Amino acid sequence: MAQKKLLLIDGNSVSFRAFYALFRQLENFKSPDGLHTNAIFGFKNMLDALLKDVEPDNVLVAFDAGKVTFRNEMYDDYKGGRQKTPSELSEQLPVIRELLKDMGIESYELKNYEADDIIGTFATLGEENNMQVTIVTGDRDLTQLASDKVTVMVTKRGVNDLEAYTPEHMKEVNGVTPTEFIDMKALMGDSSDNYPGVEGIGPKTASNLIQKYGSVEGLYEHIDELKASKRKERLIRDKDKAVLGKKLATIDRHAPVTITLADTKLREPDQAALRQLYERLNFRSFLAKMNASADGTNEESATETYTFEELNSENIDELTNIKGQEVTFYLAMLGENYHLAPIEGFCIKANGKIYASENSELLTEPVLKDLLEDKNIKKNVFDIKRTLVGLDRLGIKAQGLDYDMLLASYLVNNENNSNDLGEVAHLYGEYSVKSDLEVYGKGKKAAVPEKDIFYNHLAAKVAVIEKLKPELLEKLKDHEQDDLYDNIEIPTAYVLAKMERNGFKVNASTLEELDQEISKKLTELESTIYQQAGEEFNINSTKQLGHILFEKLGLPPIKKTKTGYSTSVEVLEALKTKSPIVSKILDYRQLNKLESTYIKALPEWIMSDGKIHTRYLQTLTATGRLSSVDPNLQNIPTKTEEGKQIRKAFVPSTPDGYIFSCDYSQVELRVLAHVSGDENMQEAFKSGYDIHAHTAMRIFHLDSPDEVTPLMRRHAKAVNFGIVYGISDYGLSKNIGISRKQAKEFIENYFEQYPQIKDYMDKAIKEAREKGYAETIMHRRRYLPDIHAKNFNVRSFAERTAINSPIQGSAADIIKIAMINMQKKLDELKLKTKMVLQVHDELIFDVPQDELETIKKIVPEVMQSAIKLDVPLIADSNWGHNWYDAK
DNA sequence: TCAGTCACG
DNA sequence: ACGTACGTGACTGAG
Repeated sequence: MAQKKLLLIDGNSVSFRAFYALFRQLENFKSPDGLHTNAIFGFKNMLDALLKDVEPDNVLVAFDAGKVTFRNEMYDDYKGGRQKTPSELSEQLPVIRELLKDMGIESYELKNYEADDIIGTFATLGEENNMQVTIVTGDRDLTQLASDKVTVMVTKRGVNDLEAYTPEHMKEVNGVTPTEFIDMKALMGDSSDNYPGVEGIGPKTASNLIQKYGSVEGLYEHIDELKASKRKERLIRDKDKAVLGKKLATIDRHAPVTITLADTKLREPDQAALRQLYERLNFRSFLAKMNASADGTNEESATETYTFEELNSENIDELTNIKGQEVTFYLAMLGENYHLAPIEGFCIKANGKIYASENSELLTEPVLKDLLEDKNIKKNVFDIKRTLVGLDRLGIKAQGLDYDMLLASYLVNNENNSNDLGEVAHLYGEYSVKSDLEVYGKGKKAAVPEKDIFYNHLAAKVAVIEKLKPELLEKLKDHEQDDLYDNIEIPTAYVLAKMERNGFKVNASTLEELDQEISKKLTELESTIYQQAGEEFNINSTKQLGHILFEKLGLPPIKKTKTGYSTSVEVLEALKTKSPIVSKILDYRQLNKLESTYIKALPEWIMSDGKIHTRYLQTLTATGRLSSVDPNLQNIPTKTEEGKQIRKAFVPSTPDGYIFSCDYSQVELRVLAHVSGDENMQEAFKSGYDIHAHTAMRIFHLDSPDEVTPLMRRHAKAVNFGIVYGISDYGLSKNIGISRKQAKEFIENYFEQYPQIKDYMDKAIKEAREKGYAETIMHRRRYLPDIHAKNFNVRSFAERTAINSPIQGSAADIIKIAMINMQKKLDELKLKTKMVLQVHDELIFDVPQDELETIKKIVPEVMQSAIKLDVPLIADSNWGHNWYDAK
C-alpha cells in the first residue's frame, strides 16, 4: 500500500502571512457586509495549491486557543509585548474555520497549547503510523520537527512561495540538525516570542557552539574549556535564561489532544455551503470556478458573452441624440506604443447598448466625431492619455473624457501598476474580461483574433469600465483623493497627451557628427585596452572583463556580485592607480554608454515630423512621479561634457526659436521644510540662503558663511540628500567617502540643528505603521505592507520609503499642478510655445523667437505659484537655441 | 529573461 | 547582529 500522506497547517501563522501578503489589497477585499476578506482569500488560494501539490489523505489545520498557554507558567512574559492581532485579521479567523469545515478539512485548537504543539503531536502520530508528513507554517520554530518522514514548508514571500526544510536543508541553513535547532534558539533567544537567551549571542555564534557541544546541556558541561572572554562570562551569567529558553522553544510532541488521526481524514467538500460562503464573501473567481466545473467546461471558456451590435452606416445614427447621457468608450490598438500602434477598432456603450467596430474610419464620421469632441457628453474610458493620443492621430480632438479607470485604480492603490484593463479588473474581483496578453498573444505573434472574439473582448472591457466605476469612485472618496483625481491626475493626462503629441525636435545630423567623433575615440580606446590586456576580448562582457582584470592581470577584486567579480565604477575607480588599463576601461564604458543608449538609439525614434514623441507612464511609479519610455527622455546626459553634447541635437521647431528650461530649486528639501515644520530649515529658505552652505554652517558649528569650505558644503549637501532618502550612517559614509563614525556624527549634529526634521522622520514611520501607507500633501498614497516585516532589512527599507515617498511624491504633485496651470496659461494667451518635456523638477519648452520674453516672465511665475508652502518655491530659468545652450 | 551597469532626478 | 541611501529606463551579455 502506498504511504499515506498527512498535511498539517499552522492556521494562525499562515492566516497572518496571507493577511500581510495581501495587506495592500486590504480595502479591495471586502465582503458586501463590510468584512475584510484578504486573509481568507490568500488562505484559500494557498490551500488549493497545497491540496493539489501534496495530495494528502489527511489534513489538519491547527489554531492557537488563546493567549495564555502552559509556557506562560514557566515564563510570565512569553510572547509578551507582541502586537495585538489587528481586528481586520481577527475578524477573518472564524470565517477561515468555517471555510475549512465546508471544504471537509478538520481544524482544531486546544486550551493551554499553541498550534505548534498540536502540530508536533500529530507529526509524531504521523511518523508512528509511517505516514509522509508535510507541515506548512509561516514560522521557523516548527523546523525542529523536520525528519526523514517530516518536511516543514515555511512561507518565504507571500504565501505561495514555500521553502522546504528537510534535515539536510536545516543543516545547510543553520549548520545544525532539527533537534539541535532547539538548543540554538535557546542560546540566541527569540525576540518575537519575547524571551532573551544569552546576551550577545546571535545565530552564528549559537550555531557554532551547538555544533561543537551538541546541546545546551553539553555546552555547560564543558563551559570550563572555553577560554576566558566576555562571551564566556555572559554564558555563565545567563545560564538560567538558556535553560529556560530550551524549555520554551521545545515543541510538545505529546499534547493531550482530544481528536485522533482518523478525525483528520479529508472529507468531501460541501458544495452548497461553499457556494453560499463565496457569495457572502463576494469571491467571484472561486464561484466562477465552481460554476465552470459544474458545467463541465473549463475555466478558460467560462468568460461571459456580451450582447453587442456591429456598428455600421445603417445603425450609426442611433448615436445621434445622446446628449446628457454617459457613454463608455474604448479604442483598440495593437501594441503598447500608441503613437505607432495600428488602430484596430473601437467599442462604445451608449443608450444602454454596446456597439463595436473594426472600422476606425467610422470614428471620423460626423456623428461619432461630434460625440467624442463634445465636452458635454461625458465619457468613461480606460487610460485617457492613450485614448486622446489615439483619437488625435485620426484628427479627433476628444473632450469630456472625465472618468479614467486606469488613473482611478492607480490612485486607489499604486502597488499594482499594470496598464492592462483585464489585469486591473482582476484586482477588483472582476474576471469577466481577459487580459490583452491572453486575447492578442505576445511579441511578434500578437494579432487581433477572429471578429466575434475581438468584439466580445472589447464589449467586456466597456462593460467592466462602467461596472467598476462606482466602486472606484467610492474608494477615491474614502481616501480623500477626489481632488487629486479630478484636479490633478485627469488634467495631467490631457497635458501629457498634448506634450507627447507635440514632440521634441531632434537633429539627426548633429548626432551623426557626434557619432563620428565618439566612434573614433572608441576604436582607439579599444585597441589600447586590447594591447594592455595582451588579448582581444569583449569589454562589454563583465564576465570576460573580470577574467582579464582579476585573473590575468591579478588586480585585487574589491567587490563580488552574485555571478562573479564586480566591475562597477566604484571598483574601477579604486583600481585606477594599479594599472593604466583601468582608466581606459572607464573611459570606454562612459563613451560606449553614450554611443549605444543615445547617439545610436535616438535617431531611430525620430518620426516623419522630425520629432521624438516619448510616452510618459502616468500610472507606474510608486511615488507619483512620471516615467518616460520609448525613448526615455528623462535621462539625457547632463553630468559630463561629452554627454552634454547630446543635448545640442535637441532643438526648437521654429527658425531662430529657443529651448527654454525652468527648474525648481531644491523642491524636495523645501517640501521637507514644509511638512516637517522645522523652523531652522524654513528660516534658511525664507531668507534665501544657499541651503547646503547653511546646513554646513550649522552641522560644523561655524559662525559665518565665509568659514564654509567647498568640502564642507559638499558634505552638507550629501547629508541633505541623505535625509530625504531616509539616511543611514553607512549610506552617507559610502557616498562621500568618510568613516562611518564621522557620518554618524554629521547626522547627529544635523538632527540637533534641525530637530523637527528628526520628529518628522519618526512620525512618518509611526504613521505608516498605524495606517499601512504613507501619504503626500495631496493625499497620494503608497502602501507599505513591509513596515510590519520581521526581517530587519525588509522593514528598514519600508521605513526609509515611508520617509522618502511623501517628499518625492509631494514634489511630483506640485510639478503636475504647475504643468496644468502652465498649459492653461499657454492656451489663454494663445501662445505658440509648446511644453515638450518634464524631467521631475524641470519643464522644457519649445519657444518661437518672438515669445521668449513672455515665456521668461510667465513660466517661473506659474511654477512658483503652483502651491502655497510655508517656504517659498523658487524656479530658475535658462534658454538657448538648443537644449545644450539652455543652461 | 535575468543580472550588471550606468544614464537621469 | 543585521547590511543599507529614494525614484526611474535602456543596453548588453549570457543562460
